[in-house]
This record gives sequence, C-alpha cells and structure tokens, in this order.
Amino acid sequence: MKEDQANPAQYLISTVSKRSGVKADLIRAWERRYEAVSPSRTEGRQRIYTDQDIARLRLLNQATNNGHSISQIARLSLNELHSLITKDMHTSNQTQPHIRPIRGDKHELLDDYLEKCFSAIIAFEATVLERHCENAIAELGPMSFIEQLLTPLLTKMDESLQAGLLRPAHEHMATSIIRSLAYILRTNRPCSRQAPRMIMSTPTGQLHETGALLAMIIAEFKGWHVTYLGANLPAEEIAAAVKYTHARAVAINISFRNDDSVIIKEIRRLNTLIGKDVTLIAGGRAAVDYQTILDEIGAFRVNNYDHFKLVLDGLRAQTSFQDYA
Amino acid sequence: MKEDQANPAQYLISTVSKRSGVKADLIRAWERRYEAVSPSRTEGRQRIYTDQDIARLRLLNQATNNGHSISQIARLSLNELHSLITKDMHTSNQTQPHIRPIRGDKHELLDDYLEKCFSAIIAFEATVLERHCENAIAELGPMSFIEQLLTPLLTKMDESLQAGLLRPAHEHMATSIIRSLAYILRTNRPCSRQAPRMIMSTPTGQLHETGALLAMIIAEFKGWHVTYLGANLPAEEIAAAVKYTHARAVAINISFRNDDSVIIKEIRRLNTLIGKDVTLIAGGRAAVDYQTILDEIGAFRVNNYDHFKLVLDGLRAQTSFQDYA
DNA sequence: TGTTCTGTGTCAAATTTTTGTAAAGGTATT
DNA sequence: AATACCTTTACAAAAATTTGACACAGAACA
Repeated sequence: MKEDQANPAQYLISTVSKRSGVKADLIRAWERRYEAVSPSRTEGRQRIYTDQDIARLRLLNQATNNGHSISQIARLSLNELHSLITKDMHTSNQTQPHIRPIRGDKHELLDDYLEKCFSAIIAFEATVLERHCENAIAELGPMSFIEQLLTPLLTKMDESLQAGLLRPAHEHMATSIIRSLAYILRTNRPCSRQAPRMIMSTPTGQLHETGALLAMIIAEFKGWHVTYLGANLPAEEIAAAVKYTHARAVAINISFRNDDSVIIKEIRRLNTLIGKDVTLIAGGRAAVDYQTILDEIGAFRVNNYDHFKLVLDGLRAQTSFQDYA
Repeated sequence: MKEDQANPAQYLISTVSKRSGVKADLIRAWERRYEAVSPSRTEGRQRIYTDQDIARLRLLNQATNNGHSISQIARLSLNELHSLITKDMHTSNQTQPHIRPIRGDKHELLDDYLEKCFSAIIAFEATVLERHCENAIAELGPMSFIEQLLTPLLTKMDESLQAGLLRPAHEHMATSIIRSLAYILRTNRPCSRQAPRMIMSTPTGQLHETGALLAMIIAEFKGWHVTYLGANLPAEEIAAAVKYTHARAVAINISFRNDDSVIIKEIRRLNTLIGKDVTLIAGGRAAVDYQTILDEIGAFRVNNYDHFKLVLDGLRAQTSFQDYA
C-alpha cells in the first residue's frame, strides 16, 4: 500500500495528447501558466501523467470549446468541471453529445478501466472506484461509459457475487457510487415541453434500481422527459404518477426473480390502471422470466439497451408529430 | 471554516452574456451605474462572474422586459427577483406593490424556497423541484441547504404523507431528486489519508436512505472519510465493511419503527461484530424508540444534525492526533 | 408647445490581457 | 542517429477593459 496503489502514473505527453485531444504544446502551456495539471517527472525530467490528468485535460478541452476561459477553470476539480459542463449543456440549448475521438485501441482502454474499477470494488476503495468512473465518463462519454463499461462491470459484479467472491457489502458500496454518478451522466437538458414523458420505476419487491437508473439516463438521451421514481413501488403509485405527468410510457425494471405471483400481479394491475393509451415497457435481467404475462397484456420487453433505444424511437415515431426544433 | 462553496465555477463576460441574454456592454453599464452585479476581477482586471450573477442577470433581463425599471430592481436579491417575476406572470396588469429590498431576511428566503419546493412536489414537477434545489444550494451553500431547507422539507413531506395529502409516489419522486443532489452537495475534497473513516448505512428493513445520505454529507464536511453503503444492509455486511476499511465509527440511520425485534437484533449483532474499538452511532427519526438497547450497548444516539456533528467532533478529539491540514 | 433633464441602451476607439501556436536550441530515450 | 521531450522566448489573434459619446423616450418644466 504505497502512496497511490491503484494509480500508477504512466503516460507520456504524446499519449496524453492523443487521448485528451489537447495538443502537447498546449498541455505544457496550460501547466506552466495555470498549473492545470501537475505531472510527475522521470529521472530525465520528462512528464508523466495519470489517468486523472487525462480526464482533466479532456474536460478542460471541452469546457474551453464551450467558451470558458482556460485561466478561470484550469484549477477546478474534476467534479467541478463536470458540473460546469453539465450546466453548459443545460443552458446552451444544443450542445451536441461531445465528440469522442477515442482513436487507437478502444478495447484495450475499456478492459483497462474495467479491471481498475473491479479491483477498486474488491479492495473496497469507494473513492478510487469513483475516481476511475469519473475518468472513464470524461474519456468515453456517458453513453459508452454506460453501455461498454458499466454494463460489463455490473455483470461481472453479479457473477462474482454469485461465486462468493464479493460480499453484498461490496455490491452495496459499488451501487451507491454508481448511483451517485447519475448526476454527471444525465444531460439535464431543458427538455422541450413537447418531449414525450415517461415514468421509470421498479415494481414492488424489486429493490435493485441500478438498471432503472441507467435506463432513465438512456431515455433522457433519446429526448424523453423521464420522471424517475426509484425502486420498489406498488402498481397504484406508478399509475398515479402516470396520471399526474400525463406520461405516454411506463418503463419498469425487473432484475430478480423473487416471487412470481407478486410480480405478475403487479404487472397485470399496472397494465389495467394505466389504460390502453400508455405503453408499458419492461426490462432488466429477469424480465425474460415474465415474457408470457408481458405478451398477454401487450407490453414490450426489451433485452438490452440497444433494444430499449429502438423501442423508444419506435414510440416517438408512431405517435403524433414531434417538433425537432 | 472557509466559505467553501460548492460552486467556484467562474465565468467571463462573454459567457455570461450568452447565458443571461444581456449584452456584454449592457452588463458593464448596469454594473457601473447600478451595481446590479459585483463581479470579482482577475489579475488583469477582467470580470469574473458566478452562477448566481448569471441567474441574476437573466432575471433582471426578464424583469426589464416586463416593464420594470432597471434602476429600481437592480439591487434586489435573487429571491426577490424570482417573486417579482412570478407576480408579473400572475397579475398581468396590477400596480406593482412595494417590493422592499429586504435583504438579509434569511428566514423569508428559506420559507420561500420551502414553499416552492413543496409546491413542485405536490404538482409532481420533478424538473422544477430539481431546479429550485440547485438554486437553493447555490444561494445557501450546502450546509444551510441541508439543515435549514431540506430537513424541514422532509419533515413536511412526511406529515403530508401521513395526512394523505401526498401519495407515496410523490415521496419517491422527491426522494430520487434529493438523492441525486448528493453529488453536488458532497465536498469531494481529497480527504487526507489520515482522515478518520466511517461506515454509513441503514439496517435491515430500513429502506429509506435519505437520512443516511445527508448524514454522510455532513460527516464528510466534518472531515471524515465516509464509505456509504446505501440502505437495508444486514449487520454482518456492515461489519464486514468496517473490517475492510478499518473504519473507526459506524453510523446507522433508523427512520421507521418497523419490527422492533428485527432492528434490536440487528443492532445487537452489529455491536458485537464490530468490536469494542469501533464506535456505533444511531440516528434518524425512529432512533429514539431504541434508546434502551442503544444505551445498553453503549452506542451514541443523536437527535439531530447538530448533535451528530458534536459527536463527530468528540470522536475526532478523543482519538489519536489528527492533522487538520 | 417647446426645452431640458434623466434614465437607458448602444457604439466606437484606444489599450490590455489572454491564449494558442511556433521557433530555437538543448536533453532523453530507444 | 533518429525521435520525442523540455525550456524559453516570441508573436499574433481573440477577447476584455475603460472612457466617452450618442440616440431616444418620458418626465419635468417653462
């Protein structure tokens, strides 16, 4: 356990430049003028950067492109940079999901992050896990992070839990961290008034909400106005939320096969309560176990996030004309 | 205690102009003539604005468009501007009542925010609730937000829930929003390696985690390195987390009086598992119901956040020499 | 009615500051 | 030796600053 076990400083400036998108000259200028990063040095005075430095530079790059002055933001923390950029998206009505020119070996990069995150979980290092996730979000972008890093990570966690390699405490810790990242991941865009609305929740007895949370983020990316209700909610409450918000769709996440009779009853009840005009979508690892009931009532069941996106697009297209101002 | 605002983001005039919709020239004129804003300066005299300044200018812009004279409203507080504009919306042709610039009346400000947040909850407007909370955090700072706005709000929500004024769906929605704010509220300071560590969770059967979440944030403010585990965790798991992290204290939150035998058993088990060297702290609305067992095993019970802070300080002082870098 | 005063928004010129880029000459690494 | 880095210095474009002036609408005044 030395100074920074999980973070062996390792990258040279050319690598950092490629991965962050900031030219090497400029990286040095930013360091010299504003101490934007503080890399350590080799014996021969060459700069050595960490993952965090890369994430920083990437965010700084994005923020300056958004019109911020480098001198003013150079010393902000990763966290602060995140919220800064989130706010930018929030205000400047149409900042596109930023370019992610991850050139080179993306696969290796993902594996690297996956390994690092998993190690942090095993070591019960919440702070390290959080930092790695923040870095990954900055480098990969929210979507890739969710689909290509987080999903495999959650799967791996689940397997390890089954295998007894991890304890529930590990999983709780990791889940809390991941959940807290939702704020960064969400593109708090103003969400035009005509955006179709959706309720996202988890039926009674389903306590795990990670899946629902990520699905919410994805739906928001797809332009939906999602009202997120958390986990473990009875059908009447979900239906009430639909009425209040005039939602056009309800998505529920089923991660575990607890007590079939309860879930099936809840689904059936929810279906009758929301009426025919509201689309019901069910996803999650255990949703497949309820295929029959879902078919019977004419609800969608989605297998994965791509499938979910397709269904969402279909719903948007199918209904009244939307303005894509 | 420095003023450690969660919002050190700073903007130059061009950004401010774009975001607020007020031309840069005019912003300067308003400052020169009416001190509408008071930006700080860089070394080279460039103006530096905060988020609040932007909000201010946006409101001033809107108010002037509504016919108000800039010289009359330039010095109103954020909050007063808010109510001015909402009043404009409601009473389209009313003689504007005397809006006294009663700044400094924090009580009124808090009541106003409380009212707005609660209305947003009743109306099931998640987005509005979130925006009000974000504004309040910017204006009040994280600590005041938690202790003076959020705590009363949660109490009020609870009463309304009991009275049938709100449905559980309302509460779930609001809780999700509040939880997502944790990321902003947390002082993600590096947390020096010598910071005392603490495990925060909620025992089996206790599904509400808002209290634990806020307690975590407060403990972090107090310089603790908190590992947050979420809700509904068996004693063995909490104890395992203590072992992994070498935590010096465990805090559990008990919000509801569910099944006494379970909770008492869990507390007792937790106490034996963590050993004598680890301090157990219990808080939450229903913690008082378990006073006897807590006394018996020599655990702390805290009544409120101030009490919690006192206990935390006591623990820090009592143990080995800490660095207050 | 006509004149003046005041409050407001806008513009322009001259000057500074900020910031990305680059060249030159030396050092490390492979 | 070839390539990649480092430091220092310089430079030019973009953005901000200050100062002062101007236009115009309403209010005040004669």
